[in-house]
Amino acid sequence: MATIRPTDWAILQKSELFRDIDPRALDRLAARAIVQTLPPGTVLFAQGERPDFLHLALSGRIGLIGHAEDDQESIVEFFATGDLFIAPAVILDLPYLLSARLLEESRILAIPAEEFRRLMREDHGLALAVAQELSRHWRLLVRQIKDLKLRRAPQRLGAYLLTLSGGKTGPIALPEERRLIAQRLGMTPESLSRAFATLRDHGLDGRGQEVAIIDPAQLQAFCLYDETT
Amino acid sequence: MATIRPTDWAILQKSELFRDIDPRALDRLAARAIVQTLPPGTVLFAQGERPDFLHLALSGRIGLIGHAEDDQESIVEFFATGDLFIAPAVILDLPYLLSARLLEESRILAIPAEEFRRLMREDHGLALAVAQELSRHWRLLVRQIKDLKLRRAPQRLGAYLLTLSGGKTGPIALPEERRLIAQRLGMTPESLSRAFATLRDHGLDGRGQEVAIIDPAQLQAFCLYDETT
DNA sequence: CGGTTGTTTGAGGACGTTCAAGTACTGTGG
DNA sequence: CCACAGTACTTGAACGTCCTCAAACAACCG
Repeated sequence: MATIRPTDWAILQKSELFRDIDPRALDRLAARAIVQTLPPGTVLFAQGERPDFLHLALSGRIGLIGHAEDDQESIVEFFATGDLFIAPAVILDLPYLLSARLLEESRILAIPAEEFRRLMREDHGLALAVAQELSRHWRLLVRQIKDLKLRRAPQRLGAYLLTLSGGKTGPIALPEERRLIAQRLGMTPESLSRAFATLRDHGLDGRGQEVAIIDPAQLQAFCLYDETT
Repeated sequence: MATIRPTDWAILQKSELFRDIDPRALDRLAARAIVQTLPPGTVLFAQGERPDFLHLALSGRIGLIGHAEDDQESIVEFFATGDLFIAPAVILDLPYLLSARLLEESRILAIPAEEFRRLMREDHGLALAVAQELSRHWRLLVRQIKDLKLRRAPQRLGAYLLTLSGGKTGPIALPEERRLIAQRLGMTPESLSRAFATLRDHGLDGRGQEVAIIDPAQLQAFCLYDETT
């Protein structure tokens, strides 16, 4: 448990979510919030639990993980600095459909769930911002579903790299270990490796940590990639 | 183009979205909205287009369809009476990621996009309701992603039928043609047919239009199904 | 009654997984 | 600085799942 630092405030005020909120409301919220720096591997909450807090990443990287009963698991999305995660469970006061695990040491803001719901009811700006934030997340998820249903493994990887790079030529810093990227893309690490190999014939270069897009147009053509795909 | 009928009003006032809205705001909104009864096959909007209207189903059934560039397509979700669809594109004023096509004759309410955005900014109750509606949709999508990544075809079908039935024993009315259900579940009609055949050994009965759950517990065990899975 | 459309069944093949081995990278202690 | 362990990544072979293609069957509708 710790207090909010000036650098934390900067992130909050800059975040999409709290930018238009009434400053006094933000003050009150901050007074009840908890900030913690937590080690990698920490599970913020687990699938099936009731939400006690709304979490927001002030730094670090977090993985949202879905579990099956046979202890298989899969990463649904990565989140990083400034991201708010799994607001829906908190808003609806329903059990989490996903678990959240820190992928590296992260600074986490935790807002009591009931407090957040009350603030949403009282502050119109916050309710609006939440609707917009959820809209963005909705689009992320829809993209992923289309990806899973309409693309094969190498094309999924290519599309993922193209969105990471913003369409530019040049080296790409992979945000995570390949093992985790494979899970996010819905394939095994072995398949990911083979997918990289396949893409070497289609405008991508590199193996290991160093990856670079040589020919974005060729890669886009191969992946059937466009803005709304 | 037509006016809103009393039966339409009943649906609107009962819907999650407009239940808590200021009545005068709803009046103004209704004054600018268009209601149309449209034949099956009608495309309300296509992937990539800019949203001009927010659509709400007053009756009928609608499929949300994702397209790949090689004219493959896949159904992401079905919607029916009372559902609001693809609010995120309207809220963010960004191109649609999906197309909407009527699966049967449907009565559609269309609210001008700019009007809806303005109303959200002015009416706190509406903004709140939208956040909650988006939260519910978010959970639908997350469930589907977990389904696609963690379950094989027969288990996906079983889980789908279990949610349709609410866990009860007895006959189930399939909401759509099998071809469409197959697309929603991310498989071919042939695979769907084989998945039904597989489930006949695991607590499900029937072929063709008549399907019934014989032994929910057995089916749940086979599908690794639970509330948060 | 034939035509059309939707569903089932079969055979073969592509894609991706699993299992197993080999290679490259990273950090630690000698 | 190097040897070494531990981990990540790659590669290969065998297998399983699901798709494709093709045909048979069923249901619906004129």
